[in-house]
Amino acid sequence: MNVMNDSPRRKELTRQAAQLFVQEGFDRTTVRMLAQEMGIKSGSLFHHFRDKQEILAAVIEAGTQNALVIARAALESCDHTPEARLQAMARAHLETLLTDRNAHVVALYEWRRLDPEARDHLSHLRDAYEALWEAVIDEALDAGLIHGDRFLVSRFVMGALNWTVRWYDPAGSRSPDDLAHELVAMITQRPA
Amino acid sequence: MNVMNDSPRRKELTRQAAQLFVQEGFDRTTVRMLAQEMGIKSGSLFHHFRDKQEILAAVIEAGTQNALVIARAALESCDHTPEARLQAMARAHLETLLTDRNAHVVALYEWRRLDPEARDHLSHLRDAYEALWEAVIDEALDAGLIHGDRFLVSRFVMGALNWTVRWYDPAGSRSPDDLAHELVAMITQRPA
DNA sequence: GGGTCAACCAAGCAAGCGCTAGTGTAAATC
DNA sequence: GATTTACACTAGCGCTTGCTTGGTTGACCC
Repeated sequence: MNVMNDSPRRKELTRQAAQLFVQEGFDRTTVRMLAQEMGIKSGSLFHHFRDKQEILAAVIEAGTQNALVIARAALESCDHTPEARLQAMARAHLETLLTDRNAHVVALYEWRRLDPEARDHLSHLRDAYEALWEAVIDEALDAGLIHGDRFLVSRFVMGALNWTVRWYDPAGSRSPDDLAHELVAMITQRPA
Repeated sequence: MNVMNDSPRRKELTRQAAQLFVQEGFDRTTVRMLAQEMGIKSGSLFHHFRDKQEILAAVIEAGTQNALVIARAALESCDHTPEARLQAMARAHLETLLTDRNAHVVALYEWRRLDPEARDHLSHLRDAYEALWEAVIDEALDAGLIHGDRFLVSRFVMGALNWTVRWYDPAGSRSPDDLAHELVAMITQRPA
């Protein structure tokens, strides 16, 4: 069995697993269901992943890595004003949630199903992402663009954004850009 | 077997089930674990609940009913200014999350495990609760206390509040009242 | 003191679970 | 031409799952 490689084959299998995990939840998704979705038999699955847990970890890792890359790119290519950076982060966050929705829903809902080692490894990745947010919020606070407790503001903002996976309809009339605008307007109290 | 009674015994069993569902997740919680926590054998459990699903529904129903009662009481006993009402709702929401934490964590995380009939019934309850929120936010918008899209603002606020179950530590230095203050200040842009 | 009833129990069934063992095979590597 | 590697297969082991069955207990009631 292949342990922790990242072949294209494994990447694709991981993507398919994410979809099933969203539909059914991790615990309800059986290795037989996963295998069928992948077009192989359940035994063959363990050639690519050590066990079921490792599939979950792979799904979450892929999603978080992606979010980091997109957020960093967004911050590098936007204006250096606190407001522009705030908005760029919000839009990047929503775009990731949109394009890579399955992986993020799994990360949000199934985090607790990770075993301790995987959770430890992945929480470092997540911390790196949240650090980006906190830096941007710090700048906005220092510039007087927003006010309040640093810790609380960042939690409130992340909560508002992450909650979007529960109600946001990509096929609806609002773009991620609209949402980012509206959120920044709400907390900076400027017209949308 | 007793179907859908609400004896004190069943209430207590429901409370204990909520705790286990939070600790382990619904799918991982077996009827044998539930029975042990309740101090009975697994067979006896089906005297009180038709099946495992019904226990989940009972947990979520209890939590939502409670939230509704507390929110209505808070709205009735506070000043009638939009700001006071906004703050009363936020504090009530956080207090419910605090005092009845288990039931609400289950409602947030395990909603999708409900079967369609239970989900339909409970979503009416939830809608009633969310309607309270939207009314209060409407008043704040009309009074010019906050600005923006009615739908988006209410989703953002509920997201920020519900997300607190992920990080809020009741034993820490911040009270629900502090959090409510800070949130209202953030969206109305007045000093906390 | 016979009848009722909620509450509980021991035992176990049928189904499904994650995972393993051992094998086949086509392509890549030596 | 021989060996290795990557990927897939079949078959099934050992265990757990939600739930059922058939019966017991003790408090209360007329």
